[in-house]
Amino acid sequence: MPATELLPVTDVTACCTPAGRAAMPAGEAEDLARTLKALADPARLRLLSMVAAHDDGEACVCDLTEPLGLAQPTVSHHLKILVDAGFLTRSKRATWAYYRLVPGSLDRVAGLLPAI
Amino acid sequence: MPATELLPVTDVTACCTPAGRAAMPAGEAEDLARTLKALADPARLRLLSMVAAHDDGEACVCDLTEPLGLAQPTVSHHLKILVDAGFLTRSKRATWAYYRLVPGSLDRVAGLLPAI
DNA sequence: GGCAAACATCGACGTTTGTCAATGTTTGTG
DNA sequence: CACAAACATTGACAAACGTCGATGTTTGCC
Repeated sequence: MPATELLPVTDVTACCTPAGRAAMPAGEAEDLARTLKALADPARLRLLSMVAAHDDGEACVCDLTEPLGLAQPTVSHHLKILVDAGFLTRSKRATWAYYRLVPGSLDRVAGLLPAI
Repeated sequence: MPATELLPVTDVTACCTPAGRAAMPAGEAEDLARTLKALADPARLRLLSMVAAHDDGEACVCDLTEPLGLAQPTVSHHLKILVDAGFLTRSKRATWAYYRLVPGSLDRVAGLLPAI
C-alpha cells in the first residue's frame, strides 16, 4: 500500500469541520419563521403597539385605520394575520370587532430568540 | 342655539376612543420590521443556529451548504442578509469566509419585542 | 322590512422574496 | 503563469406579499 493512500479522510488544513452540536431542526425553523414573519411588517408592529397602548388594552378597527394611514381592508388583513399567529384575539360586540393582545405572546417569541 | 348642537364631539355609545398613550412611531416600526424580516426565514434561522452550534462558534460556507440543502449562491445570499442585519460577522481567511454570531445581537432584538 | 354602519372577503395589481444556473473574483498551489 | 477551489455577484423566474377598490355579511335602528 503506497503512502499516498494514508490519511485519506481528514485534512487539518481544510475547512468544513463538522458541527459541535446539533442545530435547529428544519420543522422548528419553519414554525419560528412563520411566527416572526407575522411580526416582520411595520404596519403590523404599529397595530400591535396601538392595541397595547389603547385604553383597556382593547381597540376596534375604526380606532386603527385612520392613525395607521391604510385602507380598512388592509387593516383587517393585517389584523387577521396577527390573530392567526396568536398575537391578538378578536371579540365581536355589536357591529364592532375588538382586538386585544394575547398576554405573554410577545414574551414567548422573545424567549425563543436567544436559544437559537 | 338649538339643543341639537350640544355635545357635538364625543359620543359615549360610539367606538373609536382615542389611544391612552403614544404608539410606536412609523420610523421605529420600519427599523424593527427590517430586523425581524432578516430573521423571518427558515433557512436563515438554521444558518444562525448552525453557526452558533459549530466548533469555536465559527463556520465557513462549505460547512453550511450541504447540511442546509441549498445551493451555494443561495447560502451566500442568506449570509449576506444576516451580516447586513447585524447578526453575523464575516472574516475572510485564505479562500474561506468564516461567519460568527454577533454577541448579544439576538438578545437585543428579543428585548425589543416585549416593549411593543 | 329597509337602511346605514362596521367589518370581512374577494379579485386584481405592482413589488418583494427565495431560489438556482452561470459567471466573476480572489487566493493558494504546482 | 496556469489552474483549481471557495465564495460573491448577476440575471432570471416563480411564488409570496402588501395594498386597494368593490362587494358581501352582520348588526342596530327607524
